[in-house]
Amino acid sequence: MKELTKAEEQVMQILWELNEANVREVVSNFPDPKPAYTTVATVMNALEKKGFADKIPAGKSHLFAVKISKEDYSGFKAGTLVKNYFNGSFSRMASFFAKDNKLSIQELEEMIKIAKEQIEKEK
Amino acid sequence: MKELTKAEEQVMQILWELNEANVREVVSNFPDPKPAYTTVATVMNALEKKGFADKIPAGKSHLFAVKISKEDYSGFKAGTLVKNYFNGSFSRMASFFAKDNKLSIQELEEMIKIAKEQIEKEK
DNA sequence: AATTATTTACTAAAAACTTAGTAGATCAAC
DNA sequence: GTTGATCTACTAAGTTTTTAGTAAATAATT
Repeated sequence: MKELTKAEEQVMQILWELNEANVREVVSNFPDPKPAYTTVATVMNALEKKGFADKIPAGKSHLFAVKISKEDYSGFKAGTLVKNYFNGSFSRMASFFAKDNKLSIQELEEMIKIAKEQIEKEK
Repeated sequence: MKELTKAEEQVMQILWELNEANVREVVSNFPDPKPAYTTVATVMNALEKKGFADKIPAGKSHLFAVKISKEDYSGFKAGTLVKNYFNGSFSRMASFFAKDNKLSIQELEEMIKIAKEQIEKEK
């Protein structure tokens, strides 16, 4: 999977929200100050070329449809992070987050629940 | 905290290993094909300017010493990832990792232990 | 002391990324 | 059917990042 650049990532975050959209819709979902229409169009064409979106003719314009889900890209990014910064160990990252009260009791309990469920499943 | 570029990150990974090193040492720790000495020197100067390393005169050359630890930068990166890709919820990321047997039983048990200890501490 | 090797500062070309304009096509409205 | 609005393809300027060379300084070697 290819990496997204900063500009591409911003557009993808919007596209992931909308699932599919044309250039105008993406622009209008940008916070102010909004970039130029053609700027967004250029980025979106790059996204198609990189395989992150499909470009579908729709009437006068084109519809860009998410092709790589946010979940898939999230997994890719998280995997890279764990690999490069936590020795490939997720629990090492968990331990890092747990320290300094970065996680609420609720989050911690949620984590325990998830882990226990998964252990059951793997049995 | 500033972001590291790709090239800067590569150098920092080596510097984090060595804790402190001169340009020559960093170059020799690169996998083949090694970049040119001056290339690495340029990047390392940028790292000093960005505050990731201190540049200390040492005999004929300079020693670059880690100034922002791998742990600090890891936390920064992990925080950004959770914020942008997991709705700010670490347990959401944990759940993602747990799925599809991405984590070993050992990792899962380790996670439970960490979470339980932290809950105790926060009581 | 002269030669060779090492290091740095400075410079710069090449590549990648960002931003947006212009021209031309298409469609809607009058 | 001419005018105005919308959209795309193409182009390109500006910026950042990457890569590395050259010249000068310093140290080591003969």
